[in-house]
Amino acid sequence: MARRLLTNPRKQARQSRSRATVDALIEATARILVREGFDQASTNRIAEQAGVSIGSLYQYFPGKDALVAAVIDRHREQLGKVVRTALAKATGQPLEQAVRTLIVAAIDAHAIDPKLHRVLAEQIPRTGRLEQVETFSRENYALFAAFLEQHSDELRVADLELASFMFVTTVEALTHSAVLHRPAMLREPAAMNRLVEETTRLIVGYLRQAGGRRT
Amino acid sequence: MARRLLTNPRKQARQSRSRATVDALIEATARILVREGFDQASTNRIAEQAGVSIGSLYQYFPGKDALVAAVIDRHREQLGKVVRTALAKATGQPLEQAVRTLIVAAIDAHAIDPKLHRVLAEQIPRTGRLEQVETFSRENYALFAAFLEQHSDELRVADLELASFMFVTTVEALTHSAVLHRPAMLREPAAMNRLVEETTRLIVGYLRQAGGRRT
DNA sequence: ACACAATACGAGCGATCGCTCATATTCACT
DNA sequence: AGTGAATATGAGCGATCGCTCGTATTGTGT
Repeated sequence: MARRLLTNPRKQARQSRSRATVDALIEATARILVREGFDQASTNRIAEQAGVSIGSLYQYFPGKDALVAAVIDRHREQLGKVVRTALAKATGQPLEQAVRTLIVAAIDAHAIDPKLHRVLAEQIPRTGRLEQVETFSRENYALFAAFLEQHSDELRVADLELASFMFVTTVEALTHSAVLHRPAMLREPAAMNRLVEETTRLIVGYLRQAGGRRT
Repeated sequence: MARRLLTNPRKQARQSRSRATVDALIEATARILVREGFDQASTNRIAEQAGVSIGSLYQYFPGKDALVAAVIDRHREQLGKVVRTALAKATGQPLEQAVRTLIVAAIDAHAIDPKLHRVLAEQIPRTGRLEQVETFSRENYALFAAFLEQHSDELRVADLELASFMFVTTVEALTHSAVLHRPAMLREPAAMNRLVEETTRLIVGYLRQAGGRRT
């Protein structure tokens, strides 16, 4: 018996009253995820926390996964905005500065709501929302590949797709890890600056010589 | 009411008969985690899959978390062995070759049981075993810092601890991501080799100029 | 052969889960 | 003011959960 994996809203909220209900449910889900973890987030618990009856919850969401998916979407929209803004800013900047811009943006994005980000990063794979997140990643790769292409004369990169993979994966991991496991690093401006500079050097050094090694 | 988080065995298995029971339970847990995911892994389900009564399960494990923790330990021991072997081999090798050795080892380690690794990577934070995993990481940092120190004359690294963080985090992320999200890449020797070479260049390039930029 | 320890068993408890549905309330529109 | 649609309610169902405990079986030491 396959588990139900519906993540789409059950019906649309038309009146402002019901939109408030939906918002309260999503907000409650996020709060419980952060404060008590995925396991404690039962539908009954979420409804209670939202000050909404369990019946109303099921009017708009087919189940727990849909609630979590909604939280993910909301969070990802914020991340996407930061990334897109940074990419716009980076366009036209010289390579090194552009890379630095993107790295700072990555840190900012992770710092939006670190606790929620952590829980989501851990739980996303279990919500059936995984494919969409990977789609999100693919889009990121495409965007970054386009960005790299602007500087292709400086790079002469052999495999642009691979370079994008290296770029995105590395920056994501470093910022993610720093934000989640080294919070002290980001509170101290000097340490944070060192992280940014080291990461920039790592990436720029790689990009500058990438593909340029033909015996 | 705080959730129980005991992860230590309840009592020691003394006879070979009971050791077999314990092994069967751990093995069954791993299998269910891989095949059906964390949620489906109830204690009843695990006991059934192991061909052991639920009562026996609770003779040796205080709960589901302890089973998962045991699986984690077993898996981590295998990873640790690969890493230590690689570090021994890398010691004495010239820098670039040593880095390559470590990167290949990282890929090998992730390839031991990718599906299990994936599930564990997703579920570890929720078992109360998190601290131990982070301890494991710290140990890794220390080992790699020691490794880097051997080549310190080549690197003149300013902050060895930071360099280790960059090293470990980057290599882990790239190999992890490649194994889990780009399995095709590793099945084709040419693509895999390119990944290894690119990553090696990324790291060596970073290390060689690390800290060497004093205006 | 006997006794006791170690191990294995599984019915079934109380709690909680996801979720439904019959009913009550509020809103939009005339 | 009246009416139908939209929204909100929560008791409670069947299923499953983690887990206990009284009992049966097997192993060890003498």
